[in-house]
This record gives sequence, structure tokens and C-alpha cells, in this order.
Amino acid sequence: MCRLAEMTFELDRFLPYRLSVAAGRVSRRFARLYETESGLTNPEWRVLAHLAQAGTVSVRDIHARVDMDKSKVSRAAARLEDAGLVRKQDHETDRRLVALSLTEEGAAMMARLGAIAGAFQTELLAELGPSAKAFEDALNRLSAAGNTGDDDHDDDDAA
Amino acid sequence: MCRLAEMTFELDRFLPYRLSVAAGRVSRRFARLYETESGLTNPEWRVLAHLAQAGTVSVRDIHARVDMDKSKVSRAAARLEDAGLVRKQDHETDRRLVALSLTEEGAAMMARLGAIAGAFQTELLAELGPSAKAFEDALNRLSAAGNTGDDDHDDDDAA
DNA sequence: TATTGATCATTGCAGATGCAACGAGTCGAT
DNA sequence: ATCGACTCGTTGCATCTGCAATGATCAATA
Repeated sequence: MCRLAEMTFELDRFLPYRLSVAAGRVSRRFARLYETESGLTNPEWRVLAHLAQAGTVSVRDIHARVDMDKSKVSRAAARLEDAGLVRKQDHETDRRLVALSLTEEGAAMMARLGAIAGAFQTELLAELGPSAKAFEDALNRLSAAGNTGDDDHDDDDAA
Repeated sequence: MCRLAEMTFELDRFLPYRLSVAAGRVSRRFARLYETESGLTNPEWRVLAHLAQAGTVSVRDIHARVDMDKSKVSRAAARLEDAGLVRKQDHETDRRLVALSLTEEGAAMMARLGAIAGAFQTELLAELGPSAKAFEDALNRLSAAGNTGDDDHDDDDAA
């Protein structure tokens, strides 16, 4: 049971490494698709996609939910606003918050990108084959386990 | 059959996103372990780990094998050399190449880090439970599929 | 041999990133 | 109403990263 004492460490079998390589490759593969289509960077894509899903939310929401640094979200949102894809308004009751939402143009963009993403998703599922279900389960476990230790006391709607 | 036409795109179910988040969390979790122990950055850890596995190799070998940009490998190797963990020698027959290898000190460091990594690996496997096997299979498929002939690669979230 | 084209490691540079402030705003207790 | 502790979004700054040269070296060919 104690395999820790092996003399030579094998990077190829180390899960964090393999996970990272796989994530990088898949991300780059997908990035080639939407970059040529939209000119968006990865943080911009993520913010846009989250807005399409969540409606009107704040920077903090995205930061907590999407695992991106606040400044990253803020800068991505600023660029998206310049591009006319996202609207920044004052929150109704709490003026510290920024209410981010998609513009018409942003929604149209996400319609196109959503189709591309959907097609890529089915492509990936086909590559995964029967492992797909267990794979998603594993991703859930790992993401959940990594959630401890940060400074967050989330209380908002968990989901 | 045709689920692509859904009106609202759901980021939560998009595999590249979930994969990236999981990889980032796991990497950061592991990074906390070896950073406090060794003071190494992630690229440095990867180079060191690969050297422990591969013996004496060139920058190009690591670049191709570990999915890191050449310059990233080069700079990491330079820092490791300054720290006395890695030795850079001329290649015997081809003087373009650099022969990277671990020093005594580097090997000792890897012995400690290898133990930490092994413990973390078993921790992850425990969290994964029965999905572990299918998960590794899925990682293999995804890494292989992303390997489309290109030369230069690098990834976002590191381990 | 001289020359051309390829490969290898390094470096310059522009842009991205993470982290720590900072100002603005909110809430509760006094 | 005021004070103090807290939260939110932005920005400064040091560092990191990716990409495109650059210089050095090799292999092949004339």
C-alpha cells in the first residue's frame, strides 16, 4: 500500500501535471476556435460566457464563481465594454457594485460562440467516449476539494 | 441528437472550463506544498521533476516533452543553476545543446519533493475514489487529441 | 571548402498576471 | 450623526509569459 517510497519520481504519472497538460491543450484547442471568430482573449470569453449564463452580475460574483482574480475580471470587463459587448451600470441598491450585463451585440456574439462551444463540447465527449461520465464526476470532486482554504465566506446563492 | 441549438449557454457544463478550473485549483493546492518546502516556482518544479525522471536532457527535450515554452524552460533552468540544484554542461557531440542534470543538492531536493508529491497523489486518488481510473484514461485521451502536430505549446494552469 | 538551410538556447520586448494598496460605499454600534 | 470595520471595483507595480528575433552550431550539398 505504501508506494510513496519509490526511488524515482515519475512526472508522467503525477495527476496535477497530467491534469494541467490536458487542460492547457484543450484550452488552446478551443481558443483557436473562438479567437479567430471573435478576437476575444480567454478572460474575456469567460466573462462573456458567465454573463450569458447568469444575466446581470457583479465583478465579485464572477470572481468567486469562475475562479478568476478580481483584477482579471475587472480588466476583461473593461475591454469588453470598450468593444461594446458588455454594459456596466450602477447597482440599484448598493452603489459599490457594478451591474454587468450583455449588450445586444454581446448577446449576438455569445450566440455565435455558444454554437461553437457546443460543437466543441460534443467533439470532446466523442473523444472521451465511455469515460465521459466518470470524468465529469472527477472534475467535480477535484474542484470542490480545492475550494477550501481561501479567504471566502460565501453565503450568496450556492449553485 | 442535436443539442447544440440550446438558447442559453451553460458555462458550468462546458468541459474546457471545468477542466481548467479543476487544474488551477489542484495546481495551486500542490504549489502551496512545495513552495513552502523548497521556494521553487512552478516552472522550476517541473524542470526539476523532469530531470529526476529523465536523467540528462536538453532544453528542447523538456520543451517538447513537458509542454512548456522554450524560454520558460531556459529561464527556469537558469534559476535552478543559480540555486545550485541543476548543472549545465556542454553536450558531447553537439555543442548547440545544453546537457541539464541534477546536482547532488538537486537530487536531494527532489527526494524530499518526490515524497511530498507522492503523498499528494494518494490524497487526490482518495478524493477521486472509484472515478480515478476512468479519470486517468480521460486525461490521456484529451492530451493525445490536443497533440496536433504543432511545435510550440504552453499551458495556462501549471502543475 | 564554402554556402545554404536547419536546429538549439538565449534574450528583448510588449502584454498579461497576481498581489497589495487605495478610494468609494455600506452597515452596525454608539 | 459619526465613527470604525468591512466590502467592492480599480489601479500600480513587480514579475511572469509568449512570441519573435539573435547568435551559435550543425548537416547537407555543390
